[in-house]
Parts: sequence; structure tokens; C-alpha cells
Amino acid sequence: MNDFTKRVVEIIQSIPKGKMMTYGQIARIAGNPRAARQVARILHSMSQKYNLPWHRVVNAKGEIVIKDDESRFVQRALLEKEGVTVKNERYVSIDEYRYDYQKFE
DNA sequence: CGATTGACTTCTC
DNA sequence: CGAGAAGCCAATC
Repeated sequence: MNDFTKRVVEIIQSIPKGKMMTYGQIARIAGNPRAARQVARILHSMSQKYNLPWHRVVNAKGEIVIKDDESRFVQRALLEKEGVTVKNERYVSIDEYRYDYQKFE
């Protein structure tokens, strides 16, 4: 595991309950502004081994990107349970979250 | 060890 | 606005 991967994991683990981050945000904070895709990949492969809150990570539009229907349903259910507002499978609190995490930049 | 592959983003038109 | 293309880079083949 390299530095970037390690930082990504740490950041994901630091996401507060009921909040979310985008792949791009994580990539930027971790030090590689253009590694959004890798964040996705890392998240996907590491979540199983590191028990990461993968459901708190969404794409730039605040939508669920995951393809698998069952996992998508689980993600949505988990987020709603944490108090995240959902509108037509779209999470609207993403901007608020970005504001909260400006300290990382 | 080169080639391929994405749970993405951003810019252009 | 939507569609298309390019860029990025770790993991997997």
C-alpha cells in the first residue's frame, strides 16, 4: 500500500456519520487532484479489508454510481438511516459537506 | 512487466 | 443542457 492509498483510507474513515464525500474531493485532499478514479478503485478494493464506510462516498453529483442494484439499495438505506436527505436517488447535502471540509484544503 | 480496466472528473462543443 | 473525449493512476490480468 502506497502513501496515496493510505491517505485515502484515512480520509474515508474520517468521514463523519451522516456526511458524504465525492471521489474527487477525497482525491484532492489525499494529494492527487486527478486521481478520482483511483479513489473509486481503492475504495472498492479496500472496503472489504478495512471495513470502510463506502456508502458515504458518492460521485460529483451526489448520486450513487454503483451498478449493483442490491448494493445501491443498501447504500441508500444506510445513508437515510444516518439522516442524509435523499431526493430521487440524489443526495443533496453534498455541498454542505464540502463546506465542512474546507479545512483539509 | 506491458496492457487493460474502471463504484470518476472536467472541459468542450 | 447533454453527449463525447481526454486525463489520471492504482490494481488486476
